[in-house]
Amino acid sequence: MNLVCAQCPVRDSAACSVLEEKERDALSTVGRTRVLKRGEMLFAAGDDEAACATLVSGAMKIAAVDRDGNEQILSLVHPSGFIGEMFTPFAHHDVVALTESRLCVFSRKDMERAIEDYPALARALLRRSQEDLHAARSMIELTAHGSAEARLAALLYDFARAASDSPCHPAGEFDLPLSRGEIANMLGLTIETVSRKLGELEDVGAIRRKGKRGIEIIDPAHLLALSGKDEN
Amino acid sequence: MNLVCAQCPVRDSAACSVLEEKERDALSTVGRTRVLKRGEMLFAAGDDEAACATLVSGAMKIAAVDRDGNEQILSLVHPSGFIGEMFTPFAHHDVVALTESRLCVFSRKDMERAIEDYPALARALLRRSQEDLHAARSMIELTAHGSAEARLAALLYDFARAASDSPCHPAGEFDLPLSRGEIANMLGLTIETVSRKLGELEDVGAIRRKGKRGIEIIDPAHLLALSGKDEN
DNA sequence: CGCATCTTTGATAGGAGTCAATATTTGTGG
DNA sequence: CCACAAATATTGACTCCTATCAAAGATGCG
Repeated sequence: MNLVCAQCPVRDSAACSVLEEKERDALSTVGRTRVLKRGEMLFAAGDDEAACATLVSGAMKIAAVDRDGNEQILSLVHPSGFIGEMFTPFAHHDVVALTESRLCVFSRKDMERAIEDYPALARALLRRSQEDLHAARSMIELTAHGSAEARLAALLYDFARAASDSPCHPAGEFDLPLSRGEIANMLGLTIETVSRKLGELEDVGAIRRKGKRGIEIIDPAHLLALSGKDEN
Repeated sequence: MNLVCAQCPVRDSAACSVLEEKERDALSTVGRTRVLKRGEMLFAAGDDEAACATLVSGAMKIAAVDRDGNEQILSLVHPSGFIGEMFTPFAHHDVVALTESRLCVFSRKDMERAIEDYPALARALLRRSQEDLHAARSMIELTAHGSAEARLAALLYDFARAASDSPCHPAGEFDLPLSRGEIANMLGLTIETVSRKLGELEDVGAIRRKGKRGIEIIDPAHLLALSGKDEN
């Protein structure tokens, strides 16, 4: 087996995990790994040579840039996530590393060929795309109705789950992958409101702040209740 | 060729348009057409026998229901749009007809088989899914930052374009497919705010209201400017 | 150690929500 | 075809949440 793939941490969870070993080797020869430092851009809105990629480790954000130059975070990408618009002539969004990130990058052309050669890959990407769609709609649901407190509680709960090993139970403690400004941006709030509401969540005993980025979940049920969500 | 398909208005634009004639005929034998009246539900959140469908004519809404029973419209579906979560055990959202709608419905099992048998279909659905994802993210961008006025202007502009024959120019006049309550719900506003802002858009000379549902676009550029968007 | 960046905290104001009343449209049955 | 009831939409007064403006504390990096 290809060396890179052999020790890939997402080899069993990424889209390419549905391929036969031979197929994956073939695909890996046209892909290349790339490492981005925090803040570095994989590609920008408007790029016409934007590629596709699977995130191997780290975290990325997908953000739109409006005509005033303000960015709006649309989605976070976690390891094994797939990035890339395969059917548009150019990228609509910026894709930026939140932490040092390792990616497996493919040109759009190679990716197009791959999904024709390997139908299972197309189906895997379809599944992933529908999951992303569901996540985006959950975000809509959250931001449409929902106070600042509810949005923040939901985001914290999501992060806690993402940080946990067990799939459904939230981690007891984790580091925020985003700055206050990024959190505010993602939730459609201001930095000040995020800061205040974090303080209130701490006062109420739902969380405890550990330094600037550290969060300890004291009362997950309370957090979930505040978020206004049932489960997912 | 199959009779139903032969006179299908979306036969050249729906996902199944990528199939060979023979393949499409085969698929059409396992699908069935269904007609829903305004307000009727295709399936509901939680249904485990939820199916997949292509919208042939009419308009549908996809809506989440929170634990208080309030609905949140997440997306509208227009003719040739595809509906259905193929990889989840049960439906997450309600799917309801906004106007009398005709659909081509497939059981999930048949659909799963179809995307295995016809790789081109899987690719077509992938493309559609990515388009839906992009639409959902545009919605996020709109609702996150953006005043009530901007959201409403953007929605009206979108509707005007959807109502137009030519792909890019907005229609000069059209009927709103949604009630005030549905518009409010979709934009994360209240009925009263929608009503007021519609009045202001009229005062400003951007639109003219014709009865409850009719809208005439007086000044498309102004509307676009208020929406805070560049183009799409 | 000092500067730059990020975060917290405070005071104020504005936009949208809420509550309430009125007007309009729609649909149904007489 | 009209009349009445129910649903939908508009308008007004008031309140509350969050944005904005401003300043002071942390935190981190060179």
